[in-house]
Amino acid sequence: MDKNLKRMATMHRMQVTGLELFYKQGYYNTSIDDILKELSLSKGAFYYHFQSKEDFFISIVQNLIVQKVYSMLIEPIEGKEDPFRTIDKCFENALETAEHNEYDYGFVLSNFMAEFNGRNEEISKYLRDIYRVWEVNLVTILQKGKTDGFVARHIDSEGVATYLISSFIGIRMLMVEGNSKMLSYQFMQQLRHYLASMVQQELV
Amino acid sequence: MDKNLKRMATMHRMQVTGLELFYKQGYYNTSIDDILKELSLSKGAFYYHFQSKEDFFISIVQNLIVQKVYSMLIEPIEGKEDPFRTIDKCFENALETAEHNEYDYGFVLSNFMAEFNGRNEEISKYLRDIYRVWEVNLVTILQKGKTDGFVARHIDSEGVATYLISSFIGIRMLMVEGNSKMLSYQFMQQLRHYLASMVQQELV
DNA sequence: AAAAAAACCGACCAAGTGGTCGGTAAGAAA
DNA sequence: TTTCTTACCGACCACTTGGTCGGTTTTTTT
Repeated sequence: MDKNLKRMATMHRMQVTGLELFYKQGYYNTSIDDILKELSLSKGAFYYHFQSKEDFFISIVQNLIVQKVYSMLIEPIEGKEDPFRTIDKCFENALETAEHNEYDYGFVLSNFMAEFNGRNEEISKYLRDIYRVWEVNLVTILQKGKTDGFVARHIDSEGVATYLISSFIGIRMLMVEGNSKMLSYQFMQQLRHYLASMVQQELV
Repeated sequence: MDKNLKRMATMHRMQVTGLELFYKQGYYNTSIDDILKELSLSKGAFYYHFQSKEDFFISIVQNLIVQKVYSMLIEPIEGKEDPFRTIDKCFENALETAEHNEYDYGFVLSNFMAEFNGRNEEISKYLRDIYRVWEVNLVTILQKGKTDGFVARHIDSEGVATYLISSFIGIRMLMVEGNSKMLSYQFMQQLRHYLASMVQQELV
């Protein structure tokens, strides 16, 4: 933690409100004034703390978005025993949280990835890094699952991780369109079906 | 086809260029002037043909995007025999096309869904409609596949359709980040694995 | 309490934004 | 050829955008 308390407090408030609005309205569709109005702060305050809108957003990615993804999707999986049970629980929990969020606009990471893909390489890079950590994390637990006898040895951990991430990104996108309860239920059923097809069969 | 040839030609040119830029840069990040500059046309021409930017975009959805999704994802599946083979081929073809597209910015439908979700209900509605047709289409072929003995009877067609769409949306998003060849290969392997687990077993 | 540094204010700027409107080419109808 | 309609032009408008800067308040240091 930095010592500079007031500074950090104001910056943090701006970042929190910034993420809220960027998430809700999109980056390009949200102006700095929108954020400042919400906080009753001035342009001067903003540009005292941040160099530009882009710099501001990157700080949000590194401070808030990273943390969100970690606590929701990465930490719940790290170092656990049974990969499939763990992934099942983690995804279920993530979907349930989204489902009960009245103001759900989708998966933070993929929303911004969609908005910046091919348009802002700098920001894309930071977002991509987060997704990579997630992927590595999944691959790790799957590999460990093989040696621990949970996961069939012939499966391709990287491929499974890719498929899991893909399906998660997609379902979160669909859920925003409404009917999220039904969708997440259907999704979890199929996910279980998919995972079940990869458990290590008992040696007879 | 409308008779008004010149009218239709100009409108069409605007729509094509519009979709190109909206797809590449995003809707909110693309100005009407951007499009007009590309075509050496004036504001007057634009507002002679379209009422507003939103009206313009909706016409693009209804004319171009619908058609793109249909020809790539819906028609190749309609009325075919073996559902899993058909879906496999269709997805593989779609991914391959994307993979070889140097200027790939992701899945048109889901990109715009992400951009407008919760921000423009009008436009979201039209996009949602397309996705619904796709879903119904998948469910239909799966159900037919049951009676034809291709698909295990116990599976939930709606659930499978949702899962397929989710994973497709997700993988297309990931592919933009690069390494698309490897990603689409991994994806297809897992898709096949998933589909294979649902084939109707031979009655002994 | 005085001085210095940190935090914040808000008027201002140039460069856009979506959209309007009176006018003008060009092709079809008379 | 004249008339009329369709298609298009581009200056203009009100408003918003990201960003600057000289100045003021608040906090910390001395």
